Amino acid sequence: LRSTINDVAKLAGVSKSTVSRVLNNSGSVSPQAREAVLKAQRALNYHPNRVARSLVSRSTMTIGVLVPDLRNPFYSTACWAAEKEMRQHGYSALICNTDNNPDLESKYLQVLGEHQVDGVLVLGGSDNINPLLNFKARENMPLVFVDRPVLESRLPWVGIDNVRGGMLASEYLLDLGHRRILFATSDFTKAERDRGIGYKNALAARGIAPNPDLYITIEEDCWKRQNLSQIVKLFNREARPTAIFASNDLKALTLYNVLKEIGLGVSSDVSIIGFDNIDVTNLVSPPLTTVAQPIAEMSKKGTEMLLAWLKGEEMIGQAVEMEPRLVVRKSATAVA
Amino acid sequence: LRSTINDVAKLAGVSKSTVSRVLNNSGSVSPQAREAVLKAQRALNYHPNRVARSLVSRSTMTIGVLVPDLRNPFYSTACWAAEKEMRQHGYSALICNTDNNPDLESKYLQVLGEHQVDGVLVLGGSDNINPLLNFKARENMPLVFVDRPVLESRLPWVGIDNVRGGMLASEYLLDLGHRRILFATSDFTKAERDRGIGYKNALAARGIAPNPDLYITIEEDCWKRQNLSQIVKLFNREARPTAIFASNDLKALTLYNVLKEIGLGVSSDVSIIGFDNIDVTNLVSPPLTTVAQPIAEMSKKGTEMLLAWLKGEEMIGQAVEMEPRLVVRKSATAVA
DNA sequence: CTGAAAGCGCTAACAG
DNA sequence: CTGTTAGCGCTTTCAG
Repeated sequence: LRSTINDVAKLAGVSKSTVSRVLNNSGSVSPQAREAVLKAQRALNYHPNRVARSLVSRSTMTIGVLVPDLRNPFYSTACWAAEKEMRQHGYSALICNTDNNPDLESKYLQVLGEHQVDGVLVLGGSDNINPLLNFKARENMPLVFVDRPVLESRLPWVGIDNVRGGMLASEYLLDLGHRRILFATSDFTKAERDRGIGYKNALAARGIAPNPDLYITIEEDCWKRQNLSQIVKLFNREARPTAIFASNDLKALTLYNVLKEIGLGVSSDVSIIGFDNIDVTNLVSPPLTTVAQPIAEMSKKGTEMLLAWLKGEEMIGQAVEMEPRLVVRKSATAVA
Repeated sequence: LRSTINDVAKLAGVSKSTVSRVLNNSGSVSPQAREAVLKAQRALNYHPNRVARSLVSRSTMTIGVLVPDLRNPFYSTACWAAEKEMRQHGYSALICNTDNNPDLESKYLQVLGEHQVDGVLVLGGSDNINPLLNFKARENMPLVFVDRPVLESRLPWVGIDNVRGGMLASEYLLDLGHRRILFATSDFTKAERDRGIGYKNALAARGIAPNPDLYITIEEDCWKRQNLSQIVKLFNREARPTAIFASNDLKALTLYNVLKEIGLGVSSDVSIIGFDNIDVTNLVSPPLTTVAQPIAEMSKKGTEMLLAWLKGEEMIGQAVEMEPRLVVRKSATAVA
């Protein structure tokens, strides 16, 4: 049904090599032959079969994208930026949602290998990169990481200094006079734990002793199934926290609701600061003060690095660190 | 570098046909041969090359997903559900973000064709499906639509009755005593226009004459670049609207901000109802009352239909209509 | 039960 | 400038 290069060759009265040459602008072809081929192509509405082409060229023009959760605006934005950059360079994105599940991650890696993707962009995920390292070694596969630690692997990486970001957030609250600051995290990723370190550092720098009760872990998916009784308890105590630093915006917004349920107002009663600066932070009330992570640029940069690698540039050891940036909105105010 | 079926065959001391047979569980193979092959496979860490396999089997186990904007939570949820369903059936998702751009859509279609995807799932988009129809005819490509009109094409479709959804929203506001109800839409898609029809129908049923001033169009991407002066003007008038029906949640949340800027409280001063029921509607304050569209199920169902088609089932003419459902939260209250 | 052979649609030397 | 030849890695008749 679909026409092949042979059909075009036949109709144009040339050999398929010639057809291939004009379609790929390789070698040189006489004007007449070129014209005939182009005409035949149009007549047959011929488009080359990339599968066949890939088999010989050993490049599928396809890149795998590993992402923890597409429903999370942070990651959907990352995918959006990555896909856009890939497309602009002729690559297609094979998107794989790992559900934060390491087993699935490994399975996907295998599938991506079988599909002969030209490389893999890894967005976020746990710190266990061993399966990825094995994969890279086994398949000799270019791998670039965004927002996920690469340890000693020297694999290309783009991210931010999360310790610094954590300090930025905490210092802002401290400057507003807050002293009992709750840090709410899932501690699922190194990024989050680093933010926690920044939090502790900031407090320590002001001579505030760490209080384990104020470093609490809630599940990563809390925004889907909310049962945050531990937090509620904390705010029913005598000396309740006056501010919250949430390890990401989704958690911060979830806490908006928790506070509301127990009759506490964000900003008026409790200041909140988030992390990431996802789009919706502007749409909530009060608008969320947060530490911005330029995820779209990070993802774009990561893709650029992967593309450079595919073009043959040496990328091992490359690391790009972007700047976290405090975005002041209305959710954090001076302590009463 | 990567081992091939020949390497396995050699190591196992059999022909590559036999290797192929055990790997695909086709034909019959002696237990010894099977064992030898499996052992060799493990030893070489062999994984079949799907590109080569696809070339002969004429199936890439790959499905294209056309989506208008991954950053929109409505669509990222749709992609999430689609990808999940595909993966569970061994298919991979080639995700294509069209940026609501018809030209890009056509380009993507061509790329997907060249990649020999087994089918395409179309999520949302404009009503102009001609390029898709041509593509389907040309490439004989299975195509399923989610949340996008298919006109007379009889292509498989899953969606909701948007007129009905629009009435649901409008009637709820009417029941709360509202009479000056603003409908804010981009009217970019038929879905939105249908909601507008539902709005008009509902008003008409109560004998309320349509007021063109209260049917206003704002850009689809208003949540990114907000300049909603027309809305502001409307609310500075004497008899301002007491309620807003926004054609989707993102617009509703944007209007939260607009109202706030001009000192009007959502629910207290102006009731708002949205459409879609995206995840964040729960996280804003007040939580958004909206008409839920079961996008995850819709997307899953659409994928199931596409998969059924790929298995050879007759799908032309199939249409699945799901139910829009009013989700009452706090953003709409009785008129003062 | 198994191997040899042909071929999927395309690219890439290699002669001419 | 162009056609012929030989595969890319795999599946699939078809004999045996």
